Amino acid sequence: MNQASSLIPDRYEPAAVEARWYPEWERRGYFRADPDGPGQPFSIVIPPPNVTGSLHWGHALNNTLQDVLIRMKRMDGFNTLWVPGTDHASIAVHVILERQLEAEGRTRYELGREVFLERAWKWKEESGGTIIRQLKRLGASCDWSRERFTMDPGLARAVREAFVRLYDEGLIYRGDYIVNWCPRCQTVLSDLEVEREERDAEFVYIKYGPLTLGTVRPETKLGDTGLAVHPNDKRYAQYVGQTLRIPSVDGEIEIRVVADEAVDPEFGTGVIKVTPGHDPVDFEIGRRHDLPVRTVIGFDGKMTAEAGAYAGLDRFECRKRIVADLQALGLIDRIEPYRHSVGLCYRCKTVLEPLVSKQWYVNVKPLADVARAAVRERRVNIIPRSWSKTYYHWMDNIRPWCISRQLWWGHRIPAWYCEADGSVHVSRADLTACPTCGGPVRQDPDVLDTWFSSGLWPFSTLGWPDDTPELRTYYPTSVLVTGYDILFFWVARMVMLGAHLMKEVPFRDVYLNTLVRDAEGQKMSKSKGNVVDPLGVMDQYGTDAFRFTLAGVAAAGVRDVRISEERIEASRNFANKLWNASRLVLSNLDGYEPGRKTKGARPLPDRWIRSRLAATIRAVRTHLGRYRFNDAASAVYQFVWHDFCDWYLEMAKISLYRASDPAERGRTQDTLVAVLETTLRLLHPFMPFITEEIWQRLPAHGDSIMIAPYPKVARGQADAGAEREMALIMDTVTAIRNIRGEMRISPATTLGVTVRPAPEHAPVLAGATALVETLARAQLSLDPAASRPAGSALAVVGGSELYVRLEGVVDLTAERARLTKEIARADEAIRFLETKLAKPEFVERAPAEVVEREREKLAGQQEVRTKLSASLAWIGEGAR
RNA sequence: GGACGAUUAGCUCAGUUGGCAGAGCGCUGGCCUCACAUGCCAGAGGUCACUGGUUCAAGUCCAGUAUCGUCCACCA
Repeated sequence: MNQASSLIPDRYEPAAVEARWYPEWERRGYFRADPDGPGQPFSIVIPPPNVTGSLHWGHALNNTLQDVLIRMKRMDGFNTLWVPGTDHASIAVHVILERQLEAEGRTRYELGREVFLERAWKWKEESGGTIIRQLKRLGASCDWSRERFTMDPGLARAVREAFVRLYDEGLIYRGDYIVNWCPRCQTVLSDLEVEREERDAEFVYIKYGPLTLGTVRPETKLGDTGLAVHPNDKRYAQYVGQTLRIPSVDGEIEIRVVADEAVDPEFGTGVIKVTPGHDPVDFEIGRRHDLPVRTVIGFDGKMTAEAGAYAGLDRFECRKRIVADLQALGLIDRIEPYRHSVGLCYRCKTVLEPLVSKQWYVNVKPLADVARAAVRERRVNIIPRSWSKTYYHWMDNIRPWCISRQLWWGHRIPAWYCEADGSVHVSRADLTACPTCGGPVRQDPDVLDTWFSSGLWPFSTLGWPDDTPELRTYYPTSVLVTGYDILFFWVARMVMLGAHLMKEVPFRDVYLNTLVRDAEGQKMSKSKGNVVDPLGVMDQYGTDAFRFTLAGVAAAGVRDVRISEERIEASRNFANKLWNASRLVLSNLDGYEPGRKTKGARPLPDRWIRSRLAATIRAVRTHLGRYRFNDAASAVYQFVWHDFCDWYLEMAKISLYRASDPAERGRTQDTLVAVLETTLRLLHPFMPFITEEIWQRLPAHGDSIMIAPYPKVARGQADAGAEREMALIMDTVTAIRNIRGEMRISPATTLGVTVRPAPEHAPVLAGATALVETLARAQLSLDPAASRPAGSALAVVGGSELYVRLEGVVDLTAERARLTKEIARADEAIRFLETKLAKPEFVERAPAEVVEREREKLAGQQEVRTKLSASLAWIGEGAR
């Protein structure tokens, strides 16, 4: 073995390499953006991970894709910026901290707001730190000098600015409506934060005097302030407008019957009870018919004083009691099993209670119209496009956005209430006294929905509301890469707020990446316990292998992907393959002088591999431009493994080890270095660490591959002639190897092969005898007039025939079997092609080149068939 | 109730404008050939879920069916 290769380990060891390069890149300032720097801007803001622990595979995928794009663009000469940061995740952090407190036997109320917030900040520091470390470990080339957190002072200012502006424009208002209340979290939730789940329930038919109606929530009976039927329902027309006096669990009650379109006469009995205090539909009906709101369930999920004898009971306990009591009073008609969906808190899964309360809202309808148009007019491109329909549907059916939360961790609502005159003041600056009467003021205790601040992220991180160089250079950002699960939560809000407050959309492209599932197709989540720590995977297989795997599964248009360990192993092997190919190159560079002009025409293999490289570069660029990360990754993979390693390196060895002419060796070294160096640059965005490590070991490298140019195809590099000629050589080699394999001939045996070349093949084969001989382990003799020697196997490559001498090597039984199989295969192809070409419509209507191609194929197959069957007959005789 | 997605090799999945069905893993046979056994060479393996339609030509376009999945939705 060569000295150089013995110095480099034969297995790629990622740990040391990764630990060395990341800090070095950071130290040299490669990640840092300069708004005044040269090049077209290309910017990305990170979807800020929640500070709720550590990163999972979805984050790893999402950030790998962003890093691939940003590294590629940086190398390509763009003025790149990737803004990193984290999200305070108001309610999610509450849930975590409250669970911790619960374990200590305490509640947040016992702790008090101030102490709770201290804990929250401490949690944020820990979790945020973990996340940042993980991102760095992943190789993410973010500009850390611009790291942001959604509760940074600057972003807090942006939040206030946005709130005040929207309030002044009348788009933010306060009002009493029915809301989704989580009795555990003790806060309101927006409609989007309600998760639905099918549950089995009882559909209880209760007698209301002369009427009977079904309900799944008998406990809300206590809050009934009306009954409703459909206006066209003749069955009940006589009762509409009447006030009925009917027996109930709390004695005789009076209840008014109204007619409302919301009632479906086909469902149940066609009569519903109206409980405006505890049902969104009933709330609306109540408003239309002026029915009073009676709140019988409180914020704690227990029955209120209004519930009379039932006060203090848990709502579900109350349900059972009411049913029992109705039963006793003979007021239950019947009970049927029923399956329906209930609303759950998206964070803690508690069954929500619809309640009436005073909250802050954004009237998003006007913003939605603008946001809709932005996509419709392609100012924002959603990729894959099919998601735009979902986006439109949501925008079209949008309802007011409830933005207040009865939580402590988050942006406090910038509204102050005067205790003296009751006035409300929304302000950019903190208020200490009432601007109208000078009396004492009290700030609204609530905080904003987390998504309000993340909705401002693309411009708040760039300095808004100030007019900064960053905003001017990098806004709108180039692309947003995120999961489709937060299309409404986040993407839609950013488009609405960006278009409204900045008068310009926040990003040009939205690439919605797939969601990552485990090998069983389960969504990875902590509650399922199937979360595999990405750090462990990176430890085991290396970051580059992990990233390459992630990029490899990111196909456009795919919703979910499963990732298995085998896949990462394959990528690890790929990294190792590249490492060893480089070892081969590096250990054969003695006498090589970088930059020296090589003399003489480039040999075929060199022209071929450069042409293949050109095609690969073109493919990678095209695929990345369309966010087809998997296709880009696979193009490089195929090139490196199969073109470069399997074929080119094997051919290069011939001139490296046995060149008769030193210039020939120099030419090969030149191509080896050039192709490897370019390949490393091409691959760098996917596998940043290993490519840098190898690149640094190559002669005449620059400072860092990170800032080297991204490969472009040189003029004249694509060489169709070389590709065609090499295809012939490769087919010839494969044909001989095929016979060796089928005949079970040892690779150690050199085969004697006589070639009878087709006239057009003759010069190519004559010029590549040494190649074929080495690669196929054969001794070749070319003879245009050759006839089949006795005891030989036949292979047909295009119009050329190969006779492989088997005499004394094996008997011909295997050859007969092989030929029979080949003939059958040819027959099938011939039958298919003949049928096709026999159809006049095909010959007339199909493009000429398609028809011509099929004709040639048929002729070729027929020729092969003739030769094969002649050969079979010949063997039959020979064997006799 | 709507909308969207999936169904292709044993497994996991690509397949762009309709024009020669692919990859990785696994499997079979042979190889420790001086970069790599995390490897090399060769091979087997397909009714592209089903039914119908459009077309010279359909995995690809259209209609429908089945199964699985996701999202949205105020039928209590």
